[in-house]
Amino acid sequence: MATTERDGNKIARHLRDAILRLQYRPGQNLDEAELSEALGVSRTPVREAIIQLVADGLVVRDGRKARVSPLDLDDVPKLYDALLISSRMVQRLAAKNRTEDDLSSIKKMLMRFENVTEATSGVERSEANLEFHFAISRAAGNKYFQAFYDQVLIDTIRLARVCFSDQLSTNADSVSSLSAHLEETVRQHRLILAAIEDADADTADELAVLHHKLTTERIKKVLFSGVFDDKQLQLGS
Amino acid sequence: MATTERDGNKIARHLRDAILRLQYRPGQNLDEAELSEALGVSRTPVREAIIQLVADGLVVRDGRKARVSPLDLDDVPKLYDALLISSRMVQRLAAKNRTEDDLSSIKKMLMRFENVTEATSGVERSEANLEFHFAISRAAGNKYFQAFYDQVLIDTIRLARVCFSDQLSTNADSVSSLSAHLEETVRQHRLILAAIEDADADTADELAVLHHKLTTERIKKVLFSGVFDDKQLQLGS
DNA sequence: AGTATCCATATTGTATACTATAAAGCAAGC
DNA sequence: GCTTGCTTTATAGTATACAATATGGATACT
Repeated sequence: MATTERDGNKIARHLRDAILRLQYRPGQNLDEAELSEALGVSRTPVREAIIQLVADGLVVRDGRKARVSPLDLDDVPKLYDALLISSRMVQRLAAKNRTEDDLSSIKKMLMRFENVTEATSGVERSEANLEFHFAISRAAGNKYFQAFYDQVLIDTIRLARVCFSDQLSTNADSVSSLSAHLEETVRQHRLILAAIEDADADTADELAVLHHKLTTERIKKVLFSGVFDDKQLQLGS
Repeated sequence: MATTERDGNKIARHLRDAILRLQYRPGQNLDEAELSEALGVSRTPVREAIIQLVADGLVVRDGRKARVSPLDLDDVPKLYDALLISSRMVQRLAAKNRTEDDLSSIKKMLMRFENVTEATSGVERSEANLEFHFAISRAAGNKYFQAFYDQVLIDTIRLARVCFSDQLSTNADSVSSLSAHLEETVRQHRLILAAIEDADADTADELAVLHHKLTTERIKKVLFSGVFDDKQLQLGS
């Protein structure tokens, strides 16, 4: 898969980032002429970038038109099935196959995430988080599992960003729960690194399950306990 | 991933088929001008097709040049690790999620493979085999696992074709062992279909393990017991 | 004679002009 | 008044011309 190679050309990277940051919304039409003007290049490189993104699954063809892949809510359980399996496999492999270079790369990303945790915005945080898991993915040393996991990670991040974007994330409750969530995330990241460093595949596997649970629980809160509280809303009153 | 959508444009499909059929050899340079002349189109669609194939993993960038992905022998064990896991997962999911349409599709491909088994060439046979497993992949109903499995299947087929191409496959021994191999393959395919039809995930899983074993054993014979027999070859004589 | 630099050439990357096609709107007939 | 078919228009697909860059060879200098 294409996500494996970091990355392709400049314009594809820009579009990818913009899509992941929701600057282009899921479902939005991508007009070649419009984009080429906005980016100050001709249509040709824009077209080529779009083709790459289609292959990456970030853009989808709708007839001859191209649109940002919509996040189908029916696919959410499937995504988390895939996340559970792929993360377990990758962390297991990473514990077995990691080189010293892999370890230092993972450590670097871990630190970057921790540094970015307190201060900065959600987008930067999730980007650092993504890079941490990408580093583990590379450490697995198997391009098939890596491509599988990377694709799942990307969609996980996209979904998370949609769920926690602007409106939803600014209420007091979610802000207070956020710091607890981040603290636990950091704690688990450290344990994962330690397990991989110790070449302890079983522990790395178990930690993947826990990390998966942490992720899904947090999403569940947003997706299934919406704006209204059960007790406050009396239908028909 | 792109292998999911059957398929893209005509020229990309042609190149993909040509690569899978080893008409373009692994490692071979892909000259845009040359290809565009050969296919009777301009460079633009050729370039776009190449970009797709890079994303599919069939073509690799080497600087600015494009070449058919070489099959790295170091990756073979990794490929079979991935094959074991992905086929188990997919067949398990297929048993759980298959629709009636999926079943009839799988049946169709099963029959096509059996019809093609006796008469025709190795290429047609492995193509029919591939389509059978693709049909199961679709039946799993999870695009992440599907993309994972499809990618693995494609590389498995490529490797098999390189191993069993021309020179190697024409000696008497491999021809006689071939029919036994095909018989067993057909038998397993039928069992897999039955398990999926019965929604028996555990059996489908176990059958994936057996099918994996069948595949790897056959490859092993070619890769590790080459042209020479241990006893026949006396070094230094 | 070997190496390094520079120029020539081949090949990829980009822009633009042109073509084909699909969608939208308008008109005419039912 | 709604539907259907034609025309128009917008947009994707393709070809070609042009620009940038990498590569190989030749020549000159050490």
